[in-house]
Amino acid sequence: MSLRHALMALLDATPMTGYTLAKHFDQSAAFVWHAPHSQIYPELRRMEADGLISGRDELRGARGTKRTYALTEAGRTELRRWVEEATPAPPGRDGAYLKATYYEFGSFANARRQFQAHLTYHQQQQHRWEAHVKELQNRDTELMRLRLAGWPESAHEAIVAYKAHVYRGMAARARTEVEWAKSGLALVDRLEAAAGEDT
Amino acid sequence: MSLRHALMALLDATPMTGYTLAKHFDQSAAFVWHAPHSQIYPELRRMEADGLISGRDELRGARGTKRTYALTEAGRTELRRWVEEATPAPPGRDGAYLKATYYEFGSFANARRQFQAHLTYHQQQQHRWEAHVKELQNRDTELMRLRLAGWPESAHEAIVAYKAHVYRGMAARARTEVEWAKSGLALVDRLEAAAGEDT
DNA sequence: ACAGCCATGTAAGTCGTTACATGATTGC
DNA sequence: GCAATCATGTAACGACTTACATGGCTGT
Repeated sequence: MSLRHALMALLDATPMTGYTLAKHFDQSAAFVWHAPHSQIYPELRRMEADGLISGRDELRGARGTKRTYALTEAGRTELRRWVEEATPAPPGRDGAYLKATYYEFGSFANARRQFQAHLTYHQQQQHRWEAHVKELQNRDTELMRLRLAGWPESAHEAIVAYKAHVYRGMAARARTEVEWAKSGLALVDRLEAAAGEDT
Repeated sequence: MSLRHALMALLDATPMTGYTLAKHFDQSAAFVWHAPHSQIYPELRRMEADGLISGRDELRGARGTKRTYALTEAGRTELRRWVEEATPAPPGRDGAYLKATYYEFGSFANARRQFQAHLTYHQQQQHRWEAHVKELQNRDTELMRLRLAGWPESAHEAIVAYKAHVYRGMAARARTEVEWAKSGLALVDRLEAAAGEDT
């Protein structure tokens, strides 16, 4: 049940609507967790029922309203408990690697295409995460500014450092995937050359 | 729906029972996909209904029976189709990284404990994958021997090479996590030293 | 006899995806 | 007026987890 904690962690920075929360891990670049709004709205209602957050209806223009949620003390306590808790390792499940295991079922051209797509995707991700690390270090995002405002000056360095470290990790992961795809392409070249010799 | 394809890929090596299939990605070391038997048995029945595999009841001792499944021609065709298909990138969802983003909610000791657990786990994984790469390259697993038996000599190199490449990738990933955890520990040291200076 | 492995199942519940649906606000 | 964005929801389905359950076989 990490969706709750991801939501609470965002709400710790500042109160927000479900829509805004959804943007943070849906369309937006900067999050290690993803969830669609169809999962978020019901979860927010359950969290409010559990007392972890509290919602307030606010006006939007003339007729419209929106519900803004804020983290409660119980929510803050739960966040602290969760951070101290052991983190279970997720079971391995990777479609790209699973498929790569069996590239012999397809052509060399296919293996090349797949590795190339993997390469392109993760190269893009790498740049995205690297850019985000810089933004964080410059305290250059709205969310970071709001978050820091709630803490004493002396805590700021650690708050920034942990987040930067996570996204540096994401970039390192992406780099590893890029390298894997590159040596995959080299492998296909070697295999195809070897297959050609017998002909 | 990758579970199907993982099962079919294993059954391409040799016919097997649900129990044996479950061992391959449950308890056993060597698989990039995981599934419990409670998911496997119903899926096998559905796959048989769809004509991708065919099951045969066999005797076990006096009273017992077991059902052995074999890949059908339709299954082989579907495997080829799947390998050629584009591979969607999974949405990011990582509990360890999510939590690390918010280590400021806990103590330095906790951050250290978390990073240390991450380090230990992935170091172990790394060795596991590296050992598996060697086994594969020596064609030293039962499954690999069975798999190769179904293909002409000329195809053997590629079959081994793709699998070794995948598990080298798994090892590289684990190495990346180990490095991340190590620099995380160094980060905690620096942050704690900096916090100590103000006291 | 007993332990450990082989073998197969069900059922409840949670989590996540995809699609369908609606309406207000803001800026051009 | 229209498009883009803000805002919130439902519903069906599929994937996965966890727990409960049963019984035969093999070796000591």
